[in-house]
Amino acid sequence: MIYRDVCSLGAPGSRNLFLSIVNNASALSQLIQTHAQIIVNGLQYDLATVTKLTQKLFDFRAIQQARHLFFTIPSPDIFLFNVLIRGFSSNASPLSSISLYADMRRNTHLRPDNFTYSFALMAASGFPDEKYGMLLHAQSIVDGSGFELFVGSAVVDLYFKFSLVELARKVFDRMPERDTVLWNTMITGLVRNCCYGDSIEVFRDMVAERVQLDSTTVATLLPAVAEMPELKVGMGIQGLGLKLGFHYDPYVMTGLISLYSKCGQINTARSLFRQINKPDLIAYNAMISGFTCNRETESAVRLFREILASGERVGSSTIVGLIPVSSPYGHLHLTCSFQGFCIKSGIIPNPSVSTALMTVYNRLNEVDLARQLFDESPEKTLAAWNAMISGYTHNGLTDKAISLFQEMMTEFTPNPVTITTILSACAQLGALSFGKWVHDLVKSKNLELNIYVSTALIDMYAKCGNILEARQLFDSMIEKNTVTWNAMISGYGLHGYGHEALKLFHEMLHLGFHPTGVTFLSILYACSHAGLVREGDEIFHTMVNNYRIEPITEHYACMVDILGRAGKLEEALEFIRRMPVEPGPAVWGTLLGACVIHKNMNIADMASKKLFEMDSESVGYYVLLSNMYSVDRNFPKAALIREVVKKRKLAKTPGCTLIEVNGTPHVFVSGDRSHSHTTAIYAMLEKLTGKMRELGYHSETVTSLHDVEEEEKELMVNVHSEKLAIAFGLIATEPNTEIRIIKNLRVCLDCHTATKFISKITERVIIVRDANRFHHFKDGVCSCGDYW
DNA sequence: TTAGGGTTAG
Repeated sequence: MIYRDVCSLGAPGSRNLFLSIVNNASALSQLIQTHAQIIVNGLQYDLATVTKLTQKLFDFRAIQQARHLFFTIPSPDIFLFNVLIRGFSSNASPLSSISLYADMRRNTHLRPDNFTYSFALMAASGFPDEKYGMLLHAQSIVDGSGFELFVGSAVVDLYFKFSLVELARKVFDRMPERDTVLWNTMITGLVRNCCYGDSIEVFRDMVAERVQLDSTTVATLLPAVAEMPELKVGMGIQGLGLKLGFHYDPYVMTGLISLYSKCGQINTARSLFRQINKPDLIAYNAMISGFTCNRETESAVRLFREILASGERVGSSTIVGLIPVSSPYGHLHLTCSFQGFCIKSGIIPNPSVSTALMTVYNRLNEVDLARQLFDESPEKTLAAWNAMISGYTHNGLTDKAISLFQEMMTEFTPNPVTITTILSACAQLGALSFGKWVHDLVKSKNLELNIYVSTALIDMYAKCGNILEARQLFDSMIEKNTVTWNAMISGYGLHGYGHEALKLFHEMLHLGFHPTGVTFLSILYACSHAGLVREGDEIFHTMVNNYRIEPITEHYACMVDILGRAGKLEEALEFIRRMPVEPGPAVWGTLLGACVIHKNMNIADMASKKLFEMDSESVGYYVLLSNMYSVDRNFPKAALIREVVKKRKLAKTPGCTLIEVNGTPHVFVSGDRSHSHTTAIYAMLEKLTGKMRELGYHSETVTSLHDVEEEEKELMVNVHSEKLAIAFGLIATEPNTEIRIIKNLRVCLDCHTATKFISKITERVIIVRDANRFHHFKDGVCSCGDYW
């Protein structure tokens, strides 16, 4: 009785006192002391005091103390429950949070309110799947709070966290009332799920409905805008931000710096950075990364030194944003010194940093250095594996890329980046079975099929010979970008389907896609392989005059190829003379190739002279020339060229051909006798040669040439690898099926002629991918029109 | 609000 009196008398005054002490507590120890005094003053069951105390305990991450305190309260109210549910959830204990919520529903008569639901929903997003979240959403609707602003926002946020974009949108659309936070949640969710276009549309709706914008709205949208090609949108948002006075918000400023940097407007970014009074580390990071991606090496390094000099500790983000400045050739020393800095300052075990360094090493063709870093990384993230696999792929080490991929599969499920990279390796290698296996993997595991993956699939199918499958995939894609179109156009070019390529090119322009230098290269290449001289010429002029794209060496070489192949050698020469830049080995080499086809010794002489002057490393040109002189019976000159090759220590790439039978690859080299079916293969070849001769085939070998060195003669007498592969294909596959082979060099004249005969005799379609393009042999005719 | 791994040509 006396006790109760003390409580009721003293409570109001001392409660306010304690509330204010708890509120202002700056250390956990102080809080615990105050708790003791609360007990002494008999306020230990006072819900208002206890609730505040619990909340504060969570602020200090004293989760166990908070839990204990809660269990001393005989009948907690909904406020106290809410504080606990939120406290657990924001301290990475979503399970405690949800079980407390469940406990409350089961064992008390308390009614969850808006707060309960929004906190519990926040906790539910920490679970591995959306099960609990959906349950809570359903309960909140039954309870009648599902359409309240706070609850609705939490539900929308939850669905976005599980990438259930459509569900989130449905909830958003059905909300009777929407405030700034709800709109922001919607926009943020869309941006986080990479639906950039949609996020901007929602933003436009928000403006149209005259909803109050805040700096979060603007800051959230900026990264979305950075992903969009049209900067205009960004300008609009910045304008809006300025008008509303948000440009002083550090989030907005940093976002703008990043945006302008990504759009190549580095000077605007720089001036925004200068306007910041005291930039924080994050603003510095954004600016450094901006300089880096705009190749302003010196500015980036200078700013980095500025941070170091100021005594600020640089973070991994800083260095990750800086590392790519060292990727241009000749900057290897810079990469190494960054690595040294990271080791010294203890940043290096950070996986992002290692991955960034690996990427640069790979770009500089220093695959071994990258691999060393990879092997030494204590924590190998999926990104690190991807970086290494992509490094191998870009450096042509496709077999290593594939075996590393297989090793990775034992630890990780591949993501879209992995799939894209490995498909690129398959395309390079011509590994159709493996490529199909990867495609099946995507389908069976329901892996995300984004624009990169789809484009890589198109490229893989096209390069592995299945152009129809490539086109089907292309047609089924809802969202395409320029790269997608480029891949399909170049696929057609590779197969010699010039008209299809042109049709696609015009369709692409009609739909409003902006062609790039690569687009023009692909279409010119397609024209050259289909003998479309007039079309090629027109396109080249369109590129220069209408699209103002400055041609690079490859464009010029393509034009020389178009003219040269068509026998317009004088015109090709004239074109070279009029080139505004110095023609390189690629241009002269292309002209030489055309001379060989059309047997023009004069121009060939001239082109080869130029090639020799340039000291080209490409042995192919020399082989071309030597063969041409041999055919022309100019043996001294042929010998001279072989001498040069020897002197310059240029190694010929040995030719080899791959054929897949039932998913197993078989590789043949010239004169190969190592295959288990050798006897049958040679017997088949002999039988075929007999039939071919009856039909008028005579080999174009150089066996009769007396001025050829013994070693080389043997190589010439030997059966080329593609013939062996075809013979094996005929033995090992069912009649009437297609035979697909891949050769690493250009197919020679003799093999080309022979394959035409074989396709007629055996009534088989034979598809040959050589170093340049595809040849579809059918009924004695080749799709290249003997023009390759 | 900043940062790491991906597709097309040659």
